[in-house]
Amino acid sequence: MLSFTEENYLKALLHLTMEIEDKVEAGTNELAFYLGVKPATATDMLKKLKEKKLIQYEKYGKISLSDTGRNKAVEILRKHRLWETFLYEKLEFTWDEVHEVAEQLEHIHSPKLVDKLDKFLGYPEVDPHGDCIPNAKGELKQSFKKTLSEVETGASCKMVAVKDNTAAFLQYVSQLNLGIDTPIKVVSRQAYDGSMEIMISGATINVSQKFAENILIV
Amino acid sequence: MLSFTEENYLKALLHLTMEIEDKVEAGTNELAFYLGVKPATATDMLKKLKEKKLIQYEKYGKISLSDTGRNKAVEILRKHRLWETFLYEKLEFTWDEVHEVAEQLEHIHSPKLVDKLDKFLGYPEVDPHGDCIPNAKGELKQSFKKTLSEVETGASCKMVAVKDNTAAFLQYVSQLNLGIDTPIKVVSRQAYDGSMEIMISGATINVSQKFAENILIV
DNA sequence: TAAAATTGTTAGGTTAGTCTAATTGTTATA
DNA sequence: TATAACAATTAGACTAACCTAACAATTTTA
Repeated sequence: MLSFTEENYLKALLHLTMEIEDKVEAGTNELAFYLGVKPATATDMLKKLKEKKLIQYEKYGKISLSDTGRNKAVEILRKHRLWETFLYEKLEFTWDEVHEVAEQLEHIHSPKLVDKLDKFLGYPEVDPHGDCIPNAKGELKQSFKKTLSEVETGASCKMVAVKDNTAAFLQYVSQLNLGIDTPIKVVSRQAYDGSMEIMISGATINVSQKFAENILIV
Repeated sequence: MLSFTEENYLKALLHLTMEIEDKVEAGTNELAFYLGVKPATATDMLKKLKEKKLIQYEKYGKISLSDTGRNKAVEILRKHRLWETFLYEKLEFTWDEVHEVAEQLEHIHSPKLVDKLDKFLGYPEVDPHGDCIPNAKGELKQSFKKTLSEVETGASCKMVAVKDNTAAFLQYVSQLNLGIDTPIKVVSRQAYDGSMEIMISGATINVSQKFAENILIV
């Protein structure tokens, strides 16, 4: 049985290696920063996770999930996204509120609970943020999405998900009347700082490059 | 913010003091046995809970919950019973499966979650075991329990607690494979000395009246 | 390619929650 | 009421997860 902390390390590794296509490794500092701990702490845990055969790792080397480790991590991701869906669809939580509570709920362990919840929700395929929910077999449709910042000037697209899940970001997104499936047109760009003018349901607004890098589109 | 462990101690104290009418105090050994830890461990935690003003307690004395402590404990009980109801009514769990999962879910902290869950379930008053669910104000209808000796011959019940907390008695109870939530059927009685035959998970055994008077049931 | 910057590890310390063994209070009983 | 039985506490140790400070390895860059 894994501890909450061990689960969080595995989840972090999955996240870090899923972010970019073909990326399968992460570094100690990167992992530590993501989890909000010191690198020394991460090193200790990495030894433990290696001991348990959940990761591949050599001293001073890069880290990657083993098959077992990846399966565990995907299972946690599945729980996280199912709970988010539950909170959003059944309990009237808003978009930006679900993540924090799901961070706690994802650690409840009961295989029956997960399956029954999945059934109760009608076997959803995506969570409220547009991210794919891994199925009961642990299969996760990997969709490497482009970000708004990669869209050509003049082109149109549709928001499908967000990369950043912090409440601050999500609230900003909501404020702009942006949500899953909202059409976006890139009107113009500033070469100076990468900021861009975008059109959302008729209104033109200006957003930073940082913002655009966290909006995933199709 | 209380840790899971601190919450479990408060919940245990509420349980122990709710068991019997007018009982408001518990002992260190009793508490430790209930939680499955050693008395020394309980002593450490009692100091901490006293420091935080969650209990009334003096060295070598009895323990009782402070108002704050009781409120916290009732809130946990509320969450526990609401989750049990959710699992039973919405996710098709059986009555004997809900407890274990609710033990985990009761520690999720999000006031909004509790209120929304309560609303989603239609503000239920009792959980799947027939126990009262405290309302949002923390009001709990007290129901006092009967002893095994009061159960009619032929009837079935479920052990919910013990009245006697001596090691000898508790060891005897364990030996019989009796524990919290164990179903018991009263098969027959001797008018001569009040001893009774009871059935526990298929096996029929004979117990004295004294024994039966110390098993609390529902 | 040597020095500087970065990345990662080790050593030693802290806290929460647990344990065992020894000891001290309290209660019951002979 | 003295003592045996029981209940509770203290002392000292362990593990998991974290920290800081010092050091070692690797990578970058001048």
